[in-house]
Amino acid sequence: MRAGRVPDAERLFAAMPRRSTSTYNAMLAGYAANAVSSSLADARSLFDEMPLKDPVSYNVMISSHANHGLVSLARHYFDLAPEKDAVSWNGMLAAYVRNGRIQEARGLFDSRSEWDAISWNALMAGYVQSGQMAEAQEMFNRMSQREVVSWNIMVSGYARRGDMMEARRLFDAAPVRDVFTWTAVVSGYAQNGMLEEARRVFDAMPKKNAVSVNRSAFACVLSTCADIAALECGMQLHSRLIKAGYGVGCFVGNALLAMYFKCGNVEEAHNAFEEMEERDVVSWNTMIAGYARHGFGKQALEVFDTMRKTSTKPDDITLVGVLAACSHSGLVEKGISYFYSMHCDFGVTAKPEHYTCMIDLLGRAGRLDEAVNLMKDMPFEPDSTMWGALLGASRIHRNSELGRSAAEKIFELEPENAGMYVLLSNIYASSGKWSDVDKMRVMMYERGVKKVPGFSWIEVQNKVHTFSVGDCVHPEKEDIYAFLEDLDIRMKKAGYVSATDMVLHDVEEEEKEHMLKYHSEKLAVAYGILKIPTGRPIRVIKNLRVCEDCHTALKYISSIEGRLIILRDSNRFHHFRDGSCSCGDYW
DNA sequence: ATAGGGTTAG
Repeated sequence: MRAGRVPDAERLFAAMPRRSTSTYNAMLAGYAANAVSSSLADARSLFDEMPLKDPVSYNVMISSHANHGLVSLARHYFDLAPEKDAVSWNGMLAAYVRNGRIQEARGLFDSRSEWDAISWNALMAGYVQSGQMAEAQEMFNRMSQREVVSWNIMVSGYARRGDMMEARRLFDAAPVRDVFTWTAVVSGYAQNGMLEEARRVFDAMPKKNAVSVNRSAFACVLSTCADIAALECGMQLHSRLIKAGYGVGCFVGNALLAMYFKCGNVEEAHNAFEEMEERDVVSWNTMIAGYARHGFGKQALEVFDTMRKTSTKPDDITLVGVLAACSHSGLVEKGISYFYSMHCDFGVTAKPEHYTCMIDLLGRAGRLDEAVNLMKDMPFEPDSTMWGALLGASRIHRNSELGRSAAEKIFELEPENAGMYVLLSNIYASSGKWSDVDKMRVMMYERGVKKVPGFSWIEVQNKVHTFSVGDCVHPEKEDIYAFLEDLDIRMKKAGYVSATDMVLHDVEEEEKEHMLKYHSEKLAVAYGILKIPTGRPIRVIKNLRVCEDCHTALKYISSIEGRLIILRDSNRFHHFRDGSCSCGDYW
């Protein structure tokens, strides 16, 4: 029975003249699948009036209470069960693990010895989720019967904490790989900024793996498409999903929404949301945050208003999205008001993430003093993302003193963060402080920080074209460069002046201009204009933040060529249309 | 009809 169809099932159930234990069990599970916790109470009363209970009846009660965070009640039914099968024991183990109670899970595990592979995997996954990789690895080493799931838990565990060396080593060592093993590695590379490697592995995935067999596999591959912005592949999966006859429920539906947003297709995300049969808090959060990341603050807040009319309660993540939306659309007062009333209105206590949004919001509006004061007064130590928000604001509002102190804090917290050195260099360069720019370069060299090379890519007819700064390897480079030269003349006629101050080096004017012209995002966009039919948007992905000069240039290009250009950089989305950008020139 | 991998934000 599908969740949300409880009333229908209830009517059928009531009309039945005779009910077997399995019928009762099905009805119990139906109640349990419902997100509303009052139906758990219905499940409990039905359980009490059942004439004959079998192990499944108890197991359903254990897992459904565990899924709603009611661990003690899960334990109650576990203790009540007269005979416990493997599912009962594993269900109770999962009840602890899924609610973050890893110590109690371990206690249960150590209390007996007849555990199977599922039990081992559950506990291993619990250790991975709580960041205890050493414990997970220790269990993995001791395991006698490793399954593909066991390998997957370890591969995705290492990938998630950024240890791609170890993740890749295990991936290569695995005797069997399935779609989850492949996607774990691809997502790992993507989320650690190694987009090229991610794409390489994704393309190397055997086709039979890409053809998903169940809902979770669909969700998983869709999320990988999102990570590497493989829109064409994501759309194919969408239609295959429909053909496979799966209704678009929450899990896979949410992955679909996220895929469309992260691939830059806001319209399809909206359509998919409208078509969903069920929506949970994650669905709403994905929509709000998705619109916000694209700079569509108004739409994000509209979704939030609609959400408030439903029975789904906003959570802390919802409010991160709402504050980000206010920030990105300049609704400063509205954001401040949500921030101070969210505890009272929604029971959400301000976490560091919310403060980061507020520092960003105030900083963006040029209220740097207030941002600094908020950071001083908050009940947490500032982290590097907060200083990062302040650094971004300092750059936009050309406050190099504040920028310098923010950057110094970030260097203390994250000495390896190459992006910060570049950002600070840019701030110095824009105020002509070339000796400071040199110092940054020396610092990076001395500390062994490697500048990540910038590159961009674009999908044209299901094929990916990658460009790097001053690219000379693309087979159609002659056409691209000729087009850019011509475009440059037309842009200058329209009033474009290249912002030479954003280049890292102290070089002659002419040379600076030359270097800027060949940034990877410009090359990719130029190629898109040449290859993608008029009327269709040009979607480009960049692994770093877009530079200021390219941002200005793309605004001109969008209006001169009459094209919609959608750029995903490492931070957010930019929609260039008719000479302006959805980010409102703040990023 | 019940147990292990999967979805959102920063």
